[in-house]
Amino acid sequence: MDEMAADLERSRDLNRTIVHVDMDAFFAAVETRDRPEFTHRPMGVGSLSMLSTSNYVARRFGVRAAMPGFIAKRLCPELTILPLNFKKYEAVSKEVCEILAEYDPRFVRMSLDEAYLDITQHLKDRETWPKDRRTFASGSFLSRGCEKGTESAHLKVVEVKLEQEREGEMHDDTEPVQNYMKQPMPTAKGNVEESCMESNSEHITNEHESQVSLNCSPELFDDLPTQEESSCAELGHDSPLTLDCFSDPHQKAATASVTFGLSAHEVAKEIRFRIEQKTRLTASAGIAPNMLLAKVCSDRKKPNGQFDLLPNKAAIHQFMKELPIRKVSGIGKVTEKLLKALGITTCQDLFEQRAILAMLFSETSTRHFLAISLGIGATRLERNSERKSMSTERTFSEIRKPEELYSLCQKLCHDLAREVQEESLQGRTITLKIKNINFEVKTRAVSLPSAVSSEELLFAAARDLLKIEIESVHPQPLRLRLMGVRLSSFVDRMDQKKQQKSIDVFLNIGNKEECCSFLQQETRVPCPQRAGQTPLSFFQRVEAARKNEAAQHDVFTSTCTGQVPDGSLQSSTVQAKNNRGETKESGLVCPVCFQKQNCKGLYNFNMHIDHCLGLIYSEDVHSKHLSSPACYSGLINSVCCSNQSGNQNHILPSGKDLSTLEAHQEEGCCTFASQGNSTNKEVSESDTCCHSCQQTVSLCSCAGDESAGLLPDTIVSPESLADPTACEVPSMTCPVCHCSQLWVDLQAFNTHLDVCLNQGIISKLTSHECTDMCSPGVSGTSTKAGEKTSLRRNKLVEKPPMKKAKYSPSKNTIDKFFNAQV
DNA sequence: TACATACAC
DNA sequence: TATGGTGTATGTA
Repeated sequence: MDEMAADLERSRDLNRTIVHVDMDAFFAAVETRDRPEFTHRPMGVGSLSMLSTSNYVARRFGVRAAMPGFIAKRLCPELTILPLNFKKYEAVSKEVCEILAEYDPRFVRMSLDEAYLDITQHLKDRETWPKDRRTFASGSFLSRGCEKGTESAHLKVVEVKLEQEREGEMHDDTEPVQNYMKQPMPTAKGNVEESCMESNSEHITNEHESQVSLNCSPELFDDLPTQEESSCAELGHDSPLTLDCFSDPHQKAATASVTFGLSAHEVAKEIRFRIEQKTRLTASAGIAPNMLLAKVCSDRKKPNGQFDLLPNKAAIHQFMKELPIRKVSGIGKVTEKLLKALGITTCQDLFEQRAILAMLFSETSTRHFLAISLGIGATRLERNSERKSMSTERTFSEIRKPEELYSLCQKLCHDLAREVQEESLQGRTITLKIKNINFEVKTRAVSLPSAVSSEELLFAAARDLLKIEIESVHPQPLRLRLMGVRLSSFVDRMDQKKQQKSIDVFLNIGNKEECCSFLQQETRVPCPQRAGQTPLSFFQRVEAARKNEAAQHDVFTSTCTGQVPDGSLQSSTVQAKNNRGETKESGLVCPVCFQKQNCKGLYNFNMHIDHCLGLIYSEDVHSKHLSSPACYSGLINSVCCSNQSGNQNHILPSGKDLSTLEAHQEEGCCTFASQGNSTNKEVSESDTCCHSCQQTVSLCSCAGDESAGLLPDTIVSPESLADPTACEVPSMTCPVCHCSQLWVDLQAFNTHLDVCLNQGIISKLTSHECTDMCSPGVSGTSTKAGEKTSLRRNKLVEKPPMKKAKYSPSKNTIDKFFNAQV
């Protein structure tokens, strides 16, 4: 760890000056600006379901961002909740960005209300600037004058009233009163100048506050004002207003202007001043040699303040010494709690406990923690890299009817497809996210052989994933309160070009083929119904056709469970065929040439497809795109992607395998597809076991994909497999306390485990119990509101599955830890 | 690659 | 009555 620390130290760069600008209570401030009646009244922005933010009055009642509005109302019955108006916030944000760009054209906007700037170059340039270039008219709005000056008797009355109302009701750990007073208070222009004049004493207060901060960390401030800046300093470090109106009260503010100095501190003040002049909103700023520190600093004097940290090691170490780890961006409540259990609450603790960190966390996390403890962060502002995923999700009141769930899923795919296509994106991985009525969140994903963007193909994949989930709880309904669809694994533009090129090659090679003429025709003349949409790629067409066939023959999916509604995917394929004047009333249609085939059996049909592909496709492309196990494993529950002997890359599963399955199912087994794959690993890779009859049925390897099938909520023990009606586990041993009980169902077992584990993750680490907890081979968890964990249900194991704690280290790590202790 | 978790805003 | 939506990073198997 010391070597790592030394390594980090060597990488420390103190030569950059980073500013983090953060608008104060942004949404609420914008609303207050436009509706001054909320200046002194508790107000939140959002809905009864969720608040995005609240003003500082409401915060004194404990009303916070990310709090359900109805709970906020209980805390503060007088709270007014205003709806979000993103257009307005965007517009204001744009105004702010225009200012920021003048100081760093490559500034990074992190969200609507915060941004990082690297002003290193600006500071150099600024040295040669004439004074007038650093001088700005104050206009008619002077926030500091305003905000302090409008601290009227009325406001004080309101505040006292609020204070009295809250007294004794709750612990108020929010900003002190004077901070509440510092909230932006834009008001009508009429009283501005007057307020300004009245605000002199407040500036003295500001000066005092500023001096206090200097006294707190004197070594952190070496950019004390130059002689030129001294007039400004007289009014305090937090106040940039060297206004004529102060030197000559009779002039008032109409002609006021302010000149800023050369230092980073002055630049930040200037930025904040200009933001305020332009938007009538206040911002806070942090100045430091890296992004991590700048972010922490901007929070230190919030609202409407700034804090700068000297770019030297001693100052940074001093600064980090008392800094609570929770203040660092990236350390959330979970990490805070976990580290607290190790006795780590400050960044200094983090450094002192570095040896333990190395044992308990991955190298990535350890290095991250160590860097934090040293105050080392990124110094190069990277522009937002390319988007990696796009998603849409909705929360709703409970939905349990499958048809409604599918309908919603399609709607989400529709919305997502539209957004994806607007950005000309195509992705290969589709993730379904669901949250049940108990707030348990699950994600289920599948990667396709080629990138997609159409609603039809998104839905085809998402629908299959949803179907698995619905079937996993059957006959109980799947009761959801949230559903989302995400597309990721985007192919980059170069790859898209390559893909397009390969299709061109394909079209050229296949000109003589009827199928290719169709594809060409489709490429040149888009279907009117899809005008404006991205035409289907070749792979999309193949996929669409395959799905069509799958739906038609129903050999891939369950033969005994609920029906999957027809997707529009199918209709699009039909549409394509209709363009050719064909119908799909009978027979199998080749997904490559789209000709109806009268092959006997799937094997022969596959042979045709191989032949078709061989004609038009080079070996490497064929292999690359069609042999991936992911081709079908996730898309269709327990479906083969290639036979085990495996050299052929059939579009459809091996005829032999399917024949076996079909024959098996026709013989009376109806449960294969819905349940069989959950135990596939217990037979051979290429076989599966029918739950109903216990016969072994030959399958290909990916039938054993554990992600493909799920168990119902009730645990099914291996012993009970012989009796498909048996759904209870006779006895299981808790991996934590080793007690053995009759568990009624998985939920009861999980509840026990949670209780066991909640006695303290860390305490477990001091016991050899931990090695039991964390034994290898245990898989992930589901979540309940980010806290509770439960056993994974998608894998049947012979022994009771063992619970793994969040962040629990591997067995090797634990062994290392204990060895070190010894 | 699949999935869960943590985190930010 | 009622507890969001979007995106990224990371750990684990």
